[in-house]
Amino acid sequence: MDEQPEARAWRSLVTAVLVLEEALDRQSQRDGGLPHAYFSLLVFLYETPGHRLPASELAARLRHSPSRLTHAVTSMEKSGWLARERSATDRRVQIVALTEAGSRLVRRVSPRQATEVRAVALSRLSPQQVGQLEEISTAIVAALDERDAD
Amino acid sequence: MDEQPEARAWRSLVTAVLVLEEALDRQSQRDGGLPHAYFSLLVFLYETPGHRLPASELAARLRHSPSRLTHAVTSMEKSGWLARERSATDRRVQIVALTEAGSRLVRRVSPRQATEVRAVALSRLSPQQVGQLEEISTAIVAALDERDAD
DNA sequence: CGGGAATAGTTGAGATCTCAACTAAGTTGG
DNA sequence: CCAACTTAGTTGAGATCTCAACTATTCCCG
Repeated sequence: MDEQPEARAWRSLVTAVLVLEEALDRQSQRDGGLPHAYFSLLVFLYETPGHRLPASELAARLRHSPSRLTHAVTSMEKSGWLARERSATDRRVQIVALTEAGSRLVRRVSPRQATEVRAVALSRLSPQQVGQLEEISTAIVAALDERDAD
Repeated sequence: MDEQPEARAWRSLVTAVLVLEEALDRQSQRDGGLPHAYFSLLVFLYETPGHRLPASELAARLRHSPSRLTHAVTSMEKSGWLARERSATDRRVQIVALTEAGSRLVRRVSPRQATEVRAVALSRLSPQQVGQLEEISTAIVAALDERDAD
């Protein structure tokens, strides 16, 4: 039995992950009618100069598999929020571009999105803890990324 | 926009959540042939006296919706890892019980499960940060739980 | 140059998850 | 005592995600 600090921290973290995912999805679903992962994709494009990116770069930035990205893009293309453009220089490449409707969705939803779940989730943390959280999250991602590189 | 500490912490956290979920699922899938959420359910029953619990209590403890629990139980019943028993005192209640095969799976996988992803994910954290992580995670869950209570 | 390797993305099947609608069983106030 | 309400769980449809197999294009080296 290891009820060490690590085990306790681990349990809390896994629970927090679960609860957070759920809260994010619910809010995104309610505000915009799409899952959080999809909305994040739109926001990412929105913040990109030109509102467009090659699919593979988008996938890498969002840490999505190629397949996952294809399915997501296909779905959101049907919804009219983004469009595919074939690259002129490399015909393998699909450029994923935000449409005007997609931009409108981001502008409409983002202000609430940015504040609501986040504000609640972080509401009980001191400014110090917010700083700690960033460092810890970054370290976790770095550690797991490094392992994947094997 | 606000590139405040909160926004940065939030981004890191969301990324960490994504990466963690993926790592957990991959390991669980590889070691036991089932998703992390399913494996957690088996572990939870394994740690419960009698290796059985009413479905609604299981759902509450794991923070799963009734529907999600039903689907999970149905799937794992087919795999032979757990079984349903109808309660004698309240015929609405389904008792979910770990089978011998389920116990064996937990015993076989759990030692690696407990250490591998966890060890990697936490490897870059100082003992202090591990403590901070637990406090922060707990605070986040509490904050979101309280909101849900509305 | 040419053919194999790498890269980019797609596809379809199967699994899980959510949501809403539903059945069944127990509880309770008038 | 019984109709309305609550609680427990199921069901099926639809959406997303994973995984493996596949096509198309480009790169690279002998």
